[in-house]
Amino acid sequence: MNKRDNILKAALKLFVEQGEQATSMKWIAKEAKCGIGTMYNYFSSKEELINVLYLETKRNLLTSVFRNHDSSFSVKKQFISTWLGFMDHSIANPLEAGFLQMYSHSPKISDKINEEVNKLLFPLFEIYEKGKMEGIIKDIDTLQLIVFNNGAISSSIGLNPKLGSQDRKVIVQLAWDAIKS
Amino acid sequence: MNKRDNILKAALKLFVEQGEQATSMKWIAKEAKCGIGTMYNYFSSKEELINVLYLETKRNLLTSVFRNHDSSFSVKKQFISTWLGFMDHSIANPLEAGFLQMYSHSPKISDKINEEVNKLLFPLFEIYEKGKMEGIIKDIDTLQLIVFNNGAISSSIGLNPKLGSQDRKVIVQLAWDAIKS
Amino acid sequence: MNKRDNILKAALKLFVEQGEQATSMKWIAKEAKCGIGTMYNYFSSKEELINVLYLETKRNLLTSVFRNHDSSFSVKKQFISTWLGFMDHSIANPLEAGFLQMYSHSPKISDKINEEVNKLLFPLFEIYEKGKMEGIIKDIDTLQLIVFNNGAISSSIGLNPKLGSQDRKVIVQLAWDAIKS
Amino acid sequence: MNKRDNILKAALKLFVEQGEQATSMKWIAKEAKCGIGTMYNYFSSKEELINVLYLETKRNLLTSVFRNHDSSFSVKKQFISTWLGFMDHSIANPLEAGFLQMYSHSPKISDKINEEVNKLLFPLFEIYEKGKMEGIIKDIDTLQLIVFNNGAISSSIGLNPKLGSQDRKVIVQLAWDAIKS
DNA sequence: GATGAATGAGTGTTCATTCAT
DNA sequence: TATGAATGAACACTCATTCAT
Repeated sequence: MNKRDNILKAALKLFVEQGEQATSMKWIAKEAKCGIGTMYNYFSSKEELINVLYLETKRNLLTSVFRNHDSSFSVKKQFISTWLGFMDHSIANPLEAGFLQMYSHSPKISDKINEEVNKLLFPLFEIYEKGKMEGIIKDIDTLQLIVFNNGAISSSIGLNPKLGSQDRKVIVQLAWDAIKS
Repeated sequence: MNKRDNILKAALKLFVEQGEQATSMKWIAKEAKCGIGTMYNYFSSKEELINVLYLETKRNLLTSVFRNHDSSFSVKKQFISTWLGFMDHSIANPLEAGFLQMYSHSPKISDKINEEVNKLLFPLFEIYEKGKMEGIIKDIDTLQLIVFNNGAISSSIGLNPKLGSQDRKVIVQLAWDAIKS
Repeated sequence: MNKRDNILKAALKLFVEQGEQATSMKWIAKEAKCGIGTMYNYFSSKEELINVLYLETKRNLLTSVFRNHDSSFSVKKQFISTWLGFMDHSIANPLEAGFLQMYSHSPKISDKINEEVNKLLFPLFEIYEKGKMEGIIKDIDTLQLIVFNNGAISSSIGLNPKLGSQDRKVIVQLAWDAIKS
Repeated sequence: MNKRDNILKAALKLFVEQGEQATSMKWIAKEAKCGIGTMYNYFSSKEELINVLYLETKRNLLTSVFRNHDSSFSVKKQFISTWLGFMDHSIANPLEAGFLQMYSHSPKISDKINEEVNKLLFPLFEIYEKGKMEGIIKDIDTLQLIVFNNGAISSSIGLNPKLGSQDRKVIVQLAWDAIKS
């Protein structure tokens, strides 16, 4: 099995379980069943490991969320489908979701990585913009709306990481009700 | 001025400005203008210092928010007034708000402290419960609604820590629209 | 007993016995009978420890050498007395002498420290300059003469760290014969 | 070109430029354009690499110095010719000279290697011994005289690694004046 | 022979905590 | 009560060496 992936998986698990600060490189190596030095063949520092893990995890999430994205659907349908996909992926991959929440505002994530991540959000912006143009979404700054929805939904998952399918729909409905005109 | 308060104030400032892990006890002592040993007369460890700071900061916030709480007002009025008060206090005290957000899900906050904090939220629960009984708030688990609203509003403040008075009203309105029947 | 001096003494001993590179801070602490952290209360890094040790050792040597310096004596007398004093001190303090030789051209010694050290050599320069003016010392760049003499004498001590009083006089005579007109 | 020589050349260059301890085996391999493992086919450890490099560099120097050695010449002529040759080679090959000076008293050079090196000095001993028998060199232990001269001359080169032809003659003259009867 | 990924002992340094004053 | 020098476990990271290919 791929050593690099082993390391990322081990780091993800330990960071979420105990916090990054409390997780030493030695411990990650042990969990990944490799030597300490091996980790430094793949990541030049702990900080880089965190950044790479963040970028790959986020990319993984968003790729999954937008896999079936079809901009020809109605705005509401796209909204529901996207956020449901977000919840589905987050709940199916609780470690990834927990890690992303922990680091979404961390100073440890470099500007460069944050830029990369923001690019991946483009399809989401399009949905909101289109909805605003059609007059079915409130005319408020798009980034603010997205942050509002994301904060609400992520917190809800954080509260109950095993939300059932019905609960997820209810929460996405709350999110929609908040921003619809 | 009170030495204990000096220490808490110094810790709050430094934790938010540079992160807790980057802030040594030595540095806090210097900022608080006292000896290192003195801090240990008031707090048995760095962890306790963090926990006490968290509890007192949260209590301070909620006391302020519920200062003018009057359960005879209409549910919507109470809702608006409470969350506006929450935003006002958070924006007027950015260090406190930043610290609370940083530690709201931290494994460093003990269960005991988290319980204490939850007790302080009782008046907020009452508002939602009353709203649900009156049929003007969706019939969804109260804690889930609160977490949904809190996540949304806190994220919004995090995005823009200098939201103007008008923006705050808009965001509280979003929150209300999300949960109203 | 003074802790700072203990540390310097321990470092001197171990550096000379095994080389600085092979001497870990842990080992120095053990030899100095203090904790590792204690060393960092007195010296901000291993490099600073080396530099301070170098400066203090060199100052100690030169202070001793020039203790009875009297510029009213004849140039030859001053020359002999100075270099004999140099040999006496070096042989009486072999660790110091060995350390100074090891680090006299090391890149680890900062320019600032080397400047300080050079200032201390002023009386020696004066002797050579006066000799050249009197025509009893060859008219060659003074620094070159000093380096020539110092290299010769230091190497001689290095070869035989227990040179007797008679041998020392012989070697200083060699040094004088080399540079006299 | 010979791989073994490549490695020795790379090591020499890097050791002198940045110090041996700052030069990793990985870096030497890169400079020598070979794999790390390859180096271990030729040298069993870093220490052996250093020792071999020291011996070969010294042998190279002394072979060059004694190339035109002719014991039928007068003692003084031999002395001058030998030490001038020493200076010429050192100045023409500053990396080699720098390396030899760095390691001439290093604990990293094994006794065995030092013995080998000393054997190579035999022709030099002969010159001094002959001079003493002829009464034109002071009657002092030969090794001491050689060490005295070598220390003086090596230090002089260290001070000014680009000494011109005239300066070299002057310095060798100093060396001769020191030891002549 | 040639390679370089893998290894982990060892490094310099930090910092929460203690305790003698 | 107030202090800060002393402590050493723990950290991120390096690098000489090995060995499977």
